[in-house]
Amino acid sequence: MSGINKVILVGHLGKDPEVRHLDGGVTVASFPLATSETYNKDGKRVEQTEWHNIVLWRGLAEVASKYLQKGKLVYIEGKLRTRSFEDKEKVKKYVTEIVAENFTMLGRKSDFEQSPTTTTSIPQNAETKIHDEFTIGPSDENGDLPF
Amino acid sequence: MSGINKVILVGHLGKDPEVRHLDGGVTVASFPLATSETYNKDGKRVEQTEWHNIVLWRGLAEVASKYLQKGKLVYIEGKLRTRSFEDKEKVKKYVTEIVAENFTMLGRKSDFEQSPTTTTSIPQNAETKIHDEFTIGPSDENGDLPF
Amino acid sequence: MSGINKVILVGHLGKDPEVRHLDGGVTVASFPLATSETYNKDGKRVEQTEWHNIVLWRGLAEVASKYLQKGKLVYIEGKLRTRSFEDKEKVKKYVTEIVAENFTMLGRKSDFEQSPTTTTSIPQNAETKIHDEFTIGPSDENGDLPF
Amino acid sequence: MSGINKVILVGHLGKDPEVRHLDGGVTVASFPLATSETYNKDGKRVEQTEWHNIVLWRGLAEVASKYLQKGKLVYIEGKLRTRSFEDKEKVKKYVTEIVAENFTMLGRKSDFEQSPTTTTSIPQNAETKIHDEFTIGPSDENGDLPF
DNA sequence: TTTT
DNA sequence: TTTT
Repeated sequence: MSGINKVILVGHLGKDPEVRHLDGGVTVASFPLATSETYNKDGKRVEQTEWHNIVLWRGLAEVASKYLQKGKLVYIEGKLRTRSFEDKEKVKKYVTEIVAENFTMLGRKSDFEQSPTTTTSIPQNAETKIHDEFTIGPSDENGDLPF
Repeated sequence: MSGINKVILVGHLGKDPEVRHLDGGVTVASFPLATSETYNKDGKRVEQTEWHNIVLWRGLAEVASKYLQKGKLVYIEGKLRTRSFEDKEKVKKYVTEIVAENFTMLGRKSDFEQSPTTTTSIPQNAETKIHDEFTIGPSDENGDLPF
Repeated sequence: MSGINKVILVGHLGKDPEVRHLDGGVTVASFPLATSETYNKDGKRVEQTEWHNIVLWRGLAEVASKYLQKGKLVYIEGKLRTRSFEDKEKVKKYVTEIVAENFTMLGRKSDFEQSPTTTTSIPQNAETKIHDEFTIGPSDENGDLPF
Repeated sequence: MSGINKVILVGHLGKDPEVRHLDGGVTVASFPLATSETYNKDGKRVEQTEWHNIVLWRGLAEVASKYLQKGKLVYIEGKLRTRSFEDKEKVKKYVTEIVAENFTMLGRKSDFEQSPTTTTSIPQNAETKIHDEFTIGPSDENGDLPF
């Protein structure tokens, strides 16, 4: 029957979100997210960082592009999706991405406030939990995103 | 600082677990897991299946190899890990796997009972939730926490 | 700033969902859900069952009342909410409930099929993952539900 | 058969952890945790806070008492447990608690550093993810904790 | 009050 | 390559 495919991440953005507008007018945003874990190896502190490819669609992509920047701490909930694509040498490759279903900004409020010189309007109390209210279907997710 | 990297899956095994014993005596098991989602596309029922590479270490690998078989429904909790390897043509490739941290068998009890002709001893009331009680990691997390 | 409040359960319904229609026409359903855990105590198998109060609103309540029955295995995702109410003796009491945000039916398909004698129409391929598409606000959740 | 009972929270401590040492030498810590959600109601920003009773056992309790303080932002993973107790008037009451299974400190590193006047030694790079490595059995959880 |  |  059916199943569950859920990912929960808390980490920092490695870059600003990259936004693309597909032909049908659909917005897609993506960015790398780092989750770090520290452990002891032979008495020394070692940090291991895992990088995740985050993809957001439509409204979620738009909010992300407005509020998330490189370095910010964010909680992301989504699902795993592995897709194939061809690289420049026409070699078939696979990427596993996390398709975000909602996210919440963590950390200091000041981390999400605009700098005083910016002109884009950001509400004082920005909505920090955003749900993707659109049904994500495969026609939108066919994902020939050259990530 | 730190982060969260958590995956929650409920799905069916695509194959029996494949077990390997590494040089140091460490056991590793792996299997593909399918999570399916159904949705409506133009009034038709469409099923989309996502395949996940599950990896289990040590005690968890041993329990998995005993109790899990192709077709079984299982709840798996773990973390994402992307690693690189070289294929036969020495081309560098990447795979994203789910390193299991615990699992619980779901479905009918009969689904997990041994066939009457099998001789391997399986306790009548097999523990169905298994935690990896062994420190996972290459002697890394051995946890002499000088916290 | 903001936070995360998430509950993930897989368990069996202890009773059929109880459905109520509030004054504004809003539908609410609720049922108890059991999650069991088995462990060894002094060499004996012990089962410990935890009971959860599940509450569903609007569309989610309606779907639940159609497809879920006592004994069924279900995956539920939601959030914790503790609310106070007065019992018959006017004593203030507290209950903690799980407000469902989506659910997925698990187990055999036959477990969710209608009996042949029933006349209520249930689509052959019922959608098994349902998202609550309505924004749940406090005006609807003020919860004077005498649970 | 078995089930899943999992809670994931990100929130701020409402008080410093309260630590108790039970007769058998077992350590228990507890504290309230707030998770806030903001939403729009009639065009106004409304914040709704939910309070959770967090309980930690043994090693996890000890680490929590060392590193967590009122106001800190923390990720907590655990399970729900409802237990009954008698209040001073001998009235039977119920509380639902989250029994933590591991936690991770979030927020700025400086938030977890000791104040310069404190003498307790805390390593610069404190382990932030702690697993409860002890098997939690009911004899230890019988929970006559007058929370 | 569920399930195995 | 699973399941319904």
